[in-house]
Amino acid sequence: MATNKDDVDWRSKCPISSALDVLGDKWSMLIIRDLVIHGTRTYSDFLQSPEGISTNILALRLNLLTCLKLIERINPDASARNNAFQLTKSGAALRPVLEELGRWAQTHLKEFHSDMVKIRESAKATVRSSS
Amino acid sequence: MATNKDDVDWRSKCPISSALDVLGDKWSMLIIRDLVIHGTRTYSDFLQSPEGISTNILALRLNLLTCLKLIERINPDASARNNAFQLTKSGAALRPVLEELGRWAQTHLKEFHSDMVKIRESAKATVRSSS
DNA sequence: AAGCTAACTTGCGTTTTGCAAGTGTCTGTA
DNA sequence: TACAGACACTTGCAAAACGCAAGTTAGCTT
Repeated sequence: MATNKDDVDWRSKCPISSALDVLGDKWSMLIIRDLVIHGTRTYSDFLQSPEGISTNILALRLNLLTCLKLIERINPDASARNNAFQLTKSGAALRPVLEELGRWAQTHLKEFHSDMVKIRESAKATVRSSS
Repeated sequence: MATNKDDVDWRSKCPISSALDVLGDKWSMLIIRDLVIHGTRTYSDFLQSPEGISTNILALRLNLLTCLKLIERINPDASARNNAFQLTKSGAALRPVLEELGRWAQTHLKEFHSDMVKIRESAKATVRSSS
């Protein structure tokens, strides 16, 4: 997998293929998902997601997604410590893709993964008052 | 990667994660894309797509997608030879995901992949009269 | 200044991918 | 009905990606 924007291997001129050249792995979309759901997330926050990404892969993906301007640090001038990530406009524009994916999974993957959970349509990307 | 439905490693109960457990690799979505665009496709057709999937990976993915009932043979009773694949209803339901992905790539990946091609909205999934 | 902790990095074994070559079977042609 | 060629895979091996565990570094905190 590429580690910065210049190393991305664009397999063709097709937009769908190009999207997958960047996001077509097991983790990148889940990082975006976490940010769509929570708004901001620190390095350790990502590690605590139930899927269990490993630390080295997380670092690589955060770096690539940052290079591609899909995510960014909340405070670009501060140190990494407690400097959470958030979506850029480009990254936030992936929300419809995730919504379609989630909707699809709920109706078409039930048969194979019975204890999949239901998600209310359009979980809010901001702080919620109660769980 | 899993080779049949019982080997899929469901990382969590999240629908988005579950969708990616099945489709979150570099090739599965491109197989779906080819079928969304062309309607039907043989094994050799898939091999001729510009991205260049290799034969062993193609066979594995076709098998898994078939197990998951996203694709199927046109003629289930005939031999494999010239027995093309088509989308099931579940597979066809992925079209909105691909449309969103393509749309997103066109507007947000231009900067990094300048010769990406424009695709007319909603390419028809049936035979076209001319190239 | 000492310790704690968040954010990485490194090393190494395992898994997945990619390329090339091979196998088996159908199918048209003689 | 034998043969050639095409099509649909399968196999073997090298290269890349991933996953785990154990560092390392640099800000707080006291």
